[in-house]
Amino acid sequence: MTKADANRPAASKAAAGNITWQSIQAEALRRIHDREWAPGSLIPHEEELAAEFGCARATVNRALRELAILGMLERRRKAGTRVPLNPVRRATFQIPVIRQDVEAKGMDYAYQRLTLGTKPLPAAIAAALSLEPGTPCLHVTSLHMADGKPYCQEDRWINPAVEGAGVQDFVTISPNEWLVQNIPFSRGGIDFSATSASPILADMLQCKPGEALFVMERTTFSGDMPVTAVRLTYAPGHKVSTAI
Amino acid sequence: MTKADANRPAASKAAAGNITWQSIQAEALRRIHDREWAPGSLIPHEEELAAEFGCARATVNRALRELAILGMLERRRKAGTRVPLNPVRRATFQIPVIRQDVEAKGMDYAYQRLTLGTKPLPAAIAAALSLEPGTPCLHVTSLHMADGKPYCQEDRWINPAVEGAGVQDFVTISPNEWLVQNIPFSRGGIDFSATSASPILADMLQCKPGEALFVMERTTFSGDMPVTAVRLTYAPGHKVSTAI
DNA sequence: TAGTGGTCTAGACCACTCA
DNA sequence: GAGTGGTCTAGACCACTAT
Repeated sequence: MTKADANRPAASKAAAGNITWQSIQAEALRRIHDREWAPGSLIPHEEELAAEFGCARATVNRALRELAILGMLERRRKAGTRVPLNPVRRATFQIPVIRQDVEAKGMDYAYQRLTLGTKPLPAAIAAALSLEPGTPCLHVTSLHMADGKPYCQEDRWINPAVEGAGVQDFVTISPNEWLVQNIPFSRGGIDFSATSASPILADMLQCKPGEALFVMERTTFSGDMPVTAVRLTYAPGHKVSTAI
Repeated sequence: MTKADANRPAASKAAAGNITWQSIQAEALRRIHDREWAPGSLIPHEEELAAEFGCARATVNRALRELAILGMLERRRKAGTRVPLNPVRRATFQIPVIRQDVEAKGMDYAYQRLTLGTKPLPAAIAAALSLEPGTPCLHVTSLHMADGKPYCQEDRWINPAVEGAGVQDFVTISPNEWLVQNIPFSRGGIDFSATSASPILADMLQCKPGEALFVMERTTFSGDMPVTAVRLTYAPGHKVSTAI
């Protein structure tokens, strides 16, 4: 009976009385929902809960730790675990390669490079990348198409120090995809915003000038090295969805 | 030597040779970055890594499990752990109460209810909430202000079955805040998009008609019960930021 | 200073899946 | 059928912080 029943159905079958960290998490969520654990109040210690559920403290710990990461609990040593009064929920969303994004929607993907050149880096982008303004950088603009219609316009600056970038012409492979495959697993920031279509953008995205467009801007670093800054401007109607 | 050295500096001091799951994770990330573990290739088993790092398998497991959640590794039983070729990265962002959002930016928050009434639910929103179209629902519109200027307009439908919602006039507390405090920890979906300012919105947000505005739409459920659908339209220039 | 969460270990069993 | 990840246990030490 000591150690004979690990690895229960694990959230697949909601079977009888098996104790998994998922089941403890679910029960904790229920108590929070039902206000058995009221907002602002402390909940029992891990040890207490472990005794109640008849499991090891580590199992309780894992269940509650994940809830804390999601913002549904606040944990502090010595202070205990509390249900926050004003929970700051966290949601996650996926950042796919554009081609996969399009194909996942069941549409045909196509890509078209527009311009390629080396230009001095504009100040705003230099700041975001921690590079000197005016540094010569690769500048690529391109268009991603879905079912033959414009899907999103890509305006990208690439640090020329990025290995292999200088010899790419980005005609057959988009900088988006090339970078993901060659400089993967980078860190950076993402901003979402809205912008009005300039005449030039409107022409590229086949929409009306002034129309509201969804914009995603990313800066990317590989370790400490700035890699790229990109601005993706989507055709009208684009949405980014996530679940919480 | 058996069990004498748990709980190392734990990512605070990057001390000498202590083994923590963070240090293993960092080393794994380095190997991925430096392509010692190449995209598409298998990495060593947990047991092997545990032997290499001189720690328990569980410690390796925790380090790699988190990387898998972040999309930097793909793990499958029997198949092993692989560096994905086309990583689908995941980012998380926070969803604060609007008041906190404003105050976090160092601005003064104010709130103003605009309209309150009970109306039949429009079809689009009914569908999102899994309610019958035409169901009488609370409809509240309000305006959130930052430093005296419009920050975001809130257009919200509330399921009348939500306890206590019917007796609220939402004059002193915004539905946003009231719901967070009274129906916390709910599930739902979030959409980000862009829209052009209608004349009415432009008037409320003190911007030009047609200007591009950032929109966040959320649907919220508490357990199985639909709670609310809200559309937040932000004044021009709003950004949602996150790090990856 | 004492209480609480954070983490590690060593061992074990199981679920999943590839071959 | 066999190999790999997923999880649980029981015990332990430590870091952090409220008091």
